[in-house]
Amino acid sequence: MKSNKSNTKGKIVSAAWKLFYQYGYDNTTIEDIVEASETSRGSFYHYFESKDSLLSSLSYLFDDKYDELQNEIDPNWPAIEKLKYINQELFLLIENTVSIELLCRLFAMHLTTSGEKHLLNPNRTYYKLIRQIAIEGKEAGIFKDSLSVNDITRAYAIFERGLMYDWCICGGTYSLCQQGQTLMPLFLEGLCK
Amino acid sequence: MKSNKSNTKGKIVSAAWKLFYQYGYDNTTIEDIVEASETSRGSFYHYFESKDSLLSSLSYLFDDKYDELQNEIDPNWPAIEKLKYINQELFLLIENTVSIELLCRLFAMHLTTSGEKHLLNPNRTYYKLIRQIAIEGKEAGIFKDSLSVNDITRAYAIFERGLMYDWCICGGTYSLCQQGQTLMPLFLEGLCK
DNA sequence: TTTTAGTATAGACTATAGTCTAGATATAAA
DNA sequence: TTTATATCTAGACTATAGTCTATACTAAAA
Repeated sequence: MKSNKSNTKGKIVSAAWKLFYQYGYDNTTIEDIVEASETSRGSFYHYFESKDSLLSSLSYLFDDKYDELQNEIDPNWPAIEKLKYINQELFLLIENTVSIELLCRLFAMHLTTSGEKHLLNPNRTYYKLIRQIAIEGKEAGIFKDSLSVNDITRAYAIFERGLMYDWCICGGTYSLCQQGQTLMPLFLEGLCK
Repeated sequence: MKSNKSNTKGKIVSAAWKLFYQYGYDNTTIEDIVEASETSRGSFYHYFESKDSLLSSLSYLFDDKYDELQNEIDPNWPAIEKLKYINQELFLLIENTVSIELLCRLFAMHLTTSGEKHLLNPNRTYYKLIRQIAIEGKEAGIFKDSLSVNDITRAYAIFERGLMYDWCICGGTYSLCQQGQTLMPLFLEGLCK
């Protein structure tokens, strides 16, 4: 996560994430963040709308992953395989490197805030990547004719988010990867002819 | 929603919901609720863990609906038709009678609270009903053999919640019913042989 | 230079969710 | 009936997210 030690915003972000991972989100106050980053409340609220908005960087982390995947992925694979692969990679990333508490918070923020919702931004690398694959699949004629590229992209995103959401509210008591491996293929099958 | 005007808990609940619908969740303080219900902060926190926990009654409302559906539904319908019907009825209820702000709050609460999560309770009428239908379908041999009754129940619940979650974060900018009508059949198809 | 406008920093202040403790009221045991 | 216990009510108190206003810095225009 961004950590320009020189500029105030960077200092705040890195102090915040350090504290979040060390003490948890709830047990970290703005006061703590401001103190640890040697800045001030005024600076904090100059750069961030709220405590929650610090979490946005989490969704940027996801997009970094998608940038990586976009290059890495074999263009010759069939669309369905690509989608399964992308799903697995996301879930691996989440299960291995993201604090579930913070993911819960990110999702909760999207429900309660009226502010920026980066996860939904159609210009995210995520949507570009999924849409691109939807187009390929559509051209290859594998998807139901009644479904537009948009339908497919949205449906995939909804289902993937649904899986993550469920994993979160269950407190990560099962393997997200395994769940994805089981259910995603079934879902995709439903989209196909 | 419960409204025993005589007992303190009931007075609090009905005052709270009245205020939530009138002014919104955020614009209603505990102070307001306590004042309107002619009780006290102490009583409030005696009966409720937090402001959020007032929202639980919303998930009980859903179960009232399922109690109703359980009787109403034609036992001769095929399992898939039953699931589609139940889904439509839920989404109709939500779209017509539930404040989206409060639904968002309910879902957010499930993500952030460590307390009671009634939505997930396997003894909910909801799960009993879905499970019953999954059993029927399983016996009729319509579902993939690899899927257990539990798999089917869980998968259905995850997808349905995913649809609601998406509708919430999109701020209800499209018709939940229509979305369900389009996507639920595709999803169910994936579960079938 | 000096002025000015925009941006950044500081910390006191406000609003409100949630805690704490003392006392009231009901219920059961003696 | 008295005593003891558990439950309920009350409101003062605490902690903290977010606001507000004053000052300091920066960089471009005069």
